Amino acid sequence: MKTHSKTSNDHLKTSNDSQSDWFDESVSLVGEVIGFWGFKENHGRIWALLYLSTEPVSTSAIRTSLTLSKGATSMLLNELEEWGVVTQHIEQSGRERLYTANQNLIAMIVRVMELRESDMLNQMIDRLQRVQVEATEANATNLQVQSLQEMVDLATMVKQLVLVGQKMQKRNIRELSTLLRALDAML
Amino acid sequence: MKTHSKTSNDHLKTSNDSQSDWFDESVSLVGEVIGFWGFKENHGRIWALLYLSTEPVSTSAIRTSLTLSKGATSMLLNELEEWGVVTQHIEQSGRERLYTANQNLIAMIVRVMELRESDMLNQMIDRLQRVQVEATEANATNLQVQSLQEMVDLATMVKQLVLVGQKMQKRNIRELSTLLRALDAML
DNA sequence: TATAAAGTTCAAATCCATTTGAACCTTATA
DNA sequence: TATAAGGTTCAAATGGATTTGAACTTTATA
Repeated sequence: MKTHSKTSNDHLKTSNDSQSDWFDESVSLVGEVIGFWGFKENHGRIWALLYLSTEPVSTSAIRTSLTLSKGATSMLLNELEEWGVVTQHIEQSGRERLYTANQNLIAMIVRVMELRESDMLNQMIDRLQRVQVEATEANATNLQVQSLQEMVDLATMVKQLVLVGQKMQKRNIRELSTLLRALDAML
Repeated sequence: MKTHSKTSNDHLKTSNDSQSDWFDESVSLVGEVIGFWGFKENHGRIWALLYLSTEPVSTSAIRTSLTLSKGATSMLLNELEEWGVVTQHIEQSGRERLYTANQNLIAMIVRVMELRESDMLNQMIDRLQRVQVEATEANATNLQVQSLQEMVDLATMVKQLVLVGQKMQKRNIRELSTLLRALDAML
C-alpha cells in the first residue's frame, strides 16, 4: 500500500517538524483504512487531516498539505460534504472556504453506509424478486427458487440492519459497546 | 457496470436457453453486488454459479460458462476455497475437480469478514496506539489525543462486533431478523 | 462593474487491480 | 513410469478507477 510519506504540517500551530510525525502517520493510516473499505484513500486522508486539526482548515492548506491537485481537492471535498463527513465552516476567510470534520464517528459511518448501501440493497431486492419469478415460471428446481429466496431474505435483513444503525447515530461508542455485550449474551 | 451478457447454461440439466435467463441474470447480479462490496466481480459470479447449480460443477464448466481464462479460474477458485465460500466435492470426476458452494450465507459472510477485517483491525489498533503515544509525547492538544482515542475505541468496538458475528454463524436468517428487531427495541 | 482569487469541470494522463496466456508443475491412468 | 490432462504461476497486457491540469465559471472586493 502507498505510504504518502510527505505531508507538510504547516497548518498545525504546534508544528515543529520532528514532532508532528504522529499527524502524518495518522493521516496515512486513516487513508489506508478508508481505502481498504471501499472509498478513495484521499477521502480518508482529507477527513483525517480535518479531524485531527485544532481549527478549520482552508482548501489551499489541504491541497498543499496532502499535495493534491486543485481539481481533486474540489471533487473530494464536495463528495465528503455530500456525505456529511465534512462541513464548511460558517466564517470563510476572504473568498476561500474553511472546512471542519464531523467529529461523530458513529453518525458518520452510519450516514455513509446508508447512502451507499440503501439504494443498492433496494435495487438488489428488486432484481432478485424479478429473477425469482422468472425462475419459478421456468423449470427451476425448488431448491433453486429457495436459494434465491434466501438471498432476498438476507438482503432484507441487511436493510433492517441499516435501519438499526440509524438509531445508533446518537449513541456514543461506549454505549454501543455495552449494547454489543448485551447482544453477545443473547446468542 | 459490466453486464457479462453471455453465460452459456450447458451445465444446467434444465437448460433450454430461453428459460435460463434467470440463471445468468442471477450470476451477474451477485457479481455486481460482490464487486460493489470489496471483492472481485468474478468471485461473486463463480460463487453464484455454484450456489444456484443443482449439482457440483467442474472447473472447466465454470471456465466456459463464465468465459474466464485457465489462470483466473484457478486463482479465483483457490481464493474462494480459502475463504470457505466454496468446497471441493469429494468425488472428483477423473482428474478434474468439482466444486460446490457453501449454502450458509450467514456463515460465509461472517467468515469472510473475519478473515478480511480481523487482521486489518488489529494492525490499525496497534498503529493508532503507537501514534497516540507519540502525540502525547509531542505537543498535541488534549482534544487531539482524545480524537485518536476515539478511533481506537471505534476499532475496538468493530472488533467486538466481529466477535458477535462469529456467534451468529449457526443462526439462520429468520432468527437473526428476530434478534435484530429485539435490538431495535432496545434503542 | 472590473478583476483576480477561488471553485468547477472534464478530457487526457496516470496509476493500479485484474486478467490473460504461456511455461511450468502435478497427478491420474495407460 | 511415460504421458496427457488438469492445475499453478507470474510477467505482461488490459481495462477501469483516480488524478491531473487547463479552460471555464463563480464570487468577493477594489
